[in-house]
Amino acid sequence: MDNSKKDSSKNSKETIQQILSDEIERRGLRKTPERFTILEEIYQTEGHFTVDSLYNQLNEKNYHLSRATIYNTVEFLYECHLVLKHYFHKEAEYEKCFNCKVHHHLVCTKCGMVKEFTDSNIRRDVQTRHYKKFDMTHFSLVVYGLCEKCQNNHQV
Amino acid sequence: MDNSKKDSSKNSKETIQQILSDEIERRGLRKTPERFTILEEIYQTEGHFTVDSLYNQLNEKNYHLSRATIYNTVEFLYECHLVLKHYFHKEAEYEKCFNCKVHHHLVCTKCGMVKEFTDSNIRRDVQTRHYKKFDMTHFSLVVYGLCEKCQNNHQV
DNA sequence: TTTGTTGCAAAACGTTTGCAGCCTC
DNA sequence: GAGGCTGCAAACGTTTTGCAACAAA
Repeated sequence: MDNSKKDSSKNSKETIQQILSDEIERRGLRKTPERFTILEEIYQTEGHFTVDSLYNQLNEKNYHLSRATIYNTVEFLYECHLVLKHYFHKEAEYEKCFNCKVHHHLVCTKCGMVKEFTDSNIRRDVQTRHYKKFDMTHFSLVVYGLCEKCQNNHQV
Repeated sequence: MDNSKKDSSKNSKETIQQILSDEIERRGLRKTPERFTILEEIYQTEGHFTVDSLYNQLNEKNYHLSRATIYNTVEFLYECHLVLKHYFHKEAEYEKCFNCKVHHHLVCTKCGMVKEFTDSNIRRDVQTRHYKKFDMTHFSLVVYGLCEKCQNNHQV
């Protein structure tokens, strides 16, 4: 969580591929090129993405994968804890999470803007707390309110 | 938040009706019986509900309102901060929130179980924090992991 | 009387599923 | 060769929309 030497971009890429590879083996599944393509694309993407945006991104790069495969793979990566899943709006949003800083989200209830912030007190409180008979893997904190712009547009 | 004398059930009912009434007036909208019926039904409901469960509940009591009206009204009550909205799963879940204790949620990523917990340190950290150029109205903390039951069923 | 609201049905939307063919192991 | 995986299209369930009739102000 607080590695003193960070993986270089190259090593990090190999690392996440290794994690995926191991997890596929552990479950007796198959190492398809689609799974590694999707993983790589996700780790080249900054910020949030949706199944649809990922589908379009891959299409533009001439990787023509079906939506069904992207749904399956993203869900699988979520189970492997290689991506996080959020429901800020109706559509599920994801982001890479291996070797990334734990952060929280501000969501404007008027315009839908999403912004990240960090708070070490909150993180510590949530992560070091004892959850009775519950084995925490991760958490999601979303703070709702009005962004600066919407505070100044005073129509209902 | 920690009133020494709590509203009686009667007063609380009048209070929330008043809040809704005021908010409707403030926006120049109309005080329809449907809106007050839905509000009352929600405040008689403990725990989470969905548009569908609310629709069925009202139907059983012979209030035949359309789903569209329930969607509209519940969203309106959310804007008035009379209900909270969650996306634990695919479908939106709601709960009453006026005069209710702030709490957080545990969600089991295997079976979908949702359980509430409270933590005054977390609540304080989130509520007293300064959000730069952001006007917080409420927040949602969801802790994911495995519930007791799913920890003991060790198949993938 | 004006115009917001309701109920209904259809449409839209994100997501899941069934299945034939393909490819990993 | 067996069986998991993919792509396609159809199905699904939730939510939104369009519109005519209704009712609050």
